[in-house]
Amino acid sequence: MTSSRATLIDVAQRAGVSLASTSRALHGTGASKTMVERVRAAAAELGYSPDAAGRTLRMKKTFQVAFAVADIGNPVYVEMLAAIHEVVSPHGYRVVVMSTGDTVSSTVDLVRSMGSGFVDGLIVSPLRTGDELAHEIRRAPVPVVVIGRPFAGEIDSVSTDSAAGIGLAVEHLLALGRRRIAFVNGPLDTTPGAARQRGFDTATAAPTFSAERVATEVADDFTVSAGREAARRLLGPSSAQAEPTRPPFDAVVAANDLLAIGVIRAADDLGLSVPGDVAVTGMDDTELGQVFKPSLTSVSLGSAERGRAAARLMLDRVEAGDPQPQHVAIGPRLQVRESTAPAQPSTRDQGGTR
Amino acid sequence: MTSSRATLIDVAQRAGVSLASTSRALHGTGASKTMVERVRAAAAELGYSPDAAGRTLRMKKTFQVAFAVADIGNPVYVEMLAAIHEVVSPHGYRVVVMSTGDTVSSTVDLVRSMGSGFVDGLIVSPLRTGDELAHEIRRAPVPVVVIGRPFAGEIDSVSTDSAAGIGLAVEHLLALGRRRIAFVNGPLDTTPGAARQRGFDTATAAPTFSAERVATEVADDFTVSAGREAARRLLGPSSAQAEPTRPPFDAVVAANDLLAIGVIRAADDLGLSVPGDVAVTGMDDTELGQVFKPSLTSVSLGSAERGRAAARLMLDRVEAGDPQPQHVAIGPRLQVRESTAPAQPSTRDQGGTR
DNA sequence: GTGAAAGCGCTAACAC
DNA sequence: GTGTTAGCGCTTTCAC
Repeated sequence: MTSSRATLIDVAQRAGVSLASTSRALHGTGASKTMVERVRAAAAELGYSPDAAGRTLRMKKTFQVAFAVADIGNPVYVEMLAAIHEVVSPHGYRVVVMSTGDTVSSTVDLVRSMGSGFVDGLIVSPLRTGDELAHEIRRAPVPVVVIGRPFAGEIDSVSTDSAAGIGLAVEHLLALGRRRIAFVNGPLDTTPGAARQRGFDTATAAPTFSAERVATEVADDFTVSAGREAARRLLGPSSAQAEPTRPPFDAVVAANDLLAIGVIRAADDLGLSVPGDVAVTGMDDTELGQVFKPSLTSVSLGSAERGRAAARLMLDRVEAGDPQPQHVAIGPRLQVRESTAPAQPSTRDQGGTR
Repeated sequence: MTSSRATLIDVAQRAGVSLASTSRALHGTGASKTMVERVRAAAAELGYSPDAAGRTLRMKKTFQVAFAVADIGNPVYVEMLAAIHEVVSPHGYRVVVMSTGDTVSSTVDLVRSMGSGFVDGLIVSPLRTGDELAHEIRRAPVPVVVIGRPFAGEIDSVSTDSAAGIGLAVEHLLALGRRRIAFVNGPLDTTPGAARQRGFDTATAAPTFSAERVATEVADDFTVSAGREAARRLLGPSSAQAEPTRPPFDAVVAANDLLAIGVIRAADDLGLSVPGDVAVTGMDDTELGQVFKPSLTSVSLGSAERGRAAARLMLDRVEAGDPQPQHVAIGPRLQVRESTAPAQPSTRDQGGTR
């Protein structure tokens, strides 16, 4: 037994046949039964497994796809990753995790790095986008699927309508009789931040919209602690009062679940009950929100579905030819739970689907 | 401009120098200043980027490491992944995410697949282990670092002492005056399940240990819903009673944060307060537990630290020579929070470190 | 159905 | 300091 791994040549010699026949036999393409048997046996004896690099160099195919996001710790991206892995893995593809970085230029660099050809395709969900990025994606040497902003017509993409999703949340609160509605958003210069702000502004500007008071508070980040701070500013007493008074808002729409949980914690800090004093909605429908107490009413953006859709688009591109750029849209869905339960009735809503 | 990507040969021709000089110039090894300039310019004009497959085939180096776990959705593994990525990425390595599957044999298959040489090393945290797996890891053609069970002396590994961690939790509850202590564990045939059970049994068998009542309830899985069901069995009235009575236990040690949150939800279902009626501890110190209400006292097993340590071990192996198998241990640390706050005093502990 | 041989893109001897 | 050349392991024409 040699010290290094066995190669195809070793197998060929062992089986006493040519290199070409060995390759064919192992792939089951145009080889006689006896040939296949002989080669299989030799391969098994040698513990042969084909070398990925040699194959890649020859076939120009890595059987790898990259998935890149800014923060792989974010539950939304974790769900996407799991979904992508689940879809491509049975087709023999591996998943390489990469980071887009926070900025457009770092994302451009990432796309540019595809030039080394270490993956067959890239699925990317950029936090920030721009024309340069779109340009770079179009000229990328491998297929790219974007999850997020729909680059209409030019680039494969999977989108959702988070703006409409915010609208769903606002409607829901209005239907519940809430009339003083605040929005806690994350940074406005991000793609999701901008879209969700647009959604809130549109919803509250509709002719049918009626509310006593409306406001937006921008948190420093899409995190629990940033949400908590933002909500303290929003819900706290305007002057230094010790007694808890009627809060300025009876409902808060948060731009994601993490912010929403921060809002609930802040309400708690201020002695306000949720949903009694303040109803709260989140977005992304994470497991975190589902198990939280009170469980969180949240707008699902179908993270797993988007991941699956992106993965399928990628497989289409990579396995099949070069179809027209495709665009898949996943609609937002409101999941009503405890954090917006009606104040009066004794019924307790929990985990329901609208 | 050719339709396909530019190769080193293209750059060499463009610069009017040899292939070897081009390669050297691009790597900055033994090339004159003018040569470097010429080659750099040519490469830039052609938009050249080196092909990963060619380089891998020649150097026998992929600049990739694999990270494999059973469930990439688990927050603990997500933290490890993020940490590993953070460590290896600056050294030019990519991270490939893989699945071990639930069983020993699927994990063996995973290790065996390293034979294709698509990564330079494997970091794996198996849910279930056995001698066959240890054997397979030892004969793997690439370095393997195991996070979890310490295969003493033979295999690079990063471990923690979750058994001792459970001991920390038991001690803490005892010090708080709790005397009827239950343990909610996950499946006992998993590595973590077995270790934590051992920890609980050891802690409650110590000569110094004094409690009125001790019990273990095994949940079907390490999840919130399984924890909730297990805790219902444990804390619920033995017969069909409507009135909430004194619960059979005043403290529950859970084998991880997810189970702990299930326990708290069950307590809530049964009208019991946490920590008033029942104190609850978790394990893994996840963000979920930190933002939960009440925030969760939890034993940190240093997921991120373990990920970092494993990544460094891997880099040592891959970059440097072949040192002795190394073993890194990360000690458990108790993080005391609201879910075990003393019943009487009005002080509210929150997020403190012991 | 089988074998011989070319060549994917790169790096590292080896000569000069 | 620079050029020539071999060869990593594989698939795939191309002849037979």
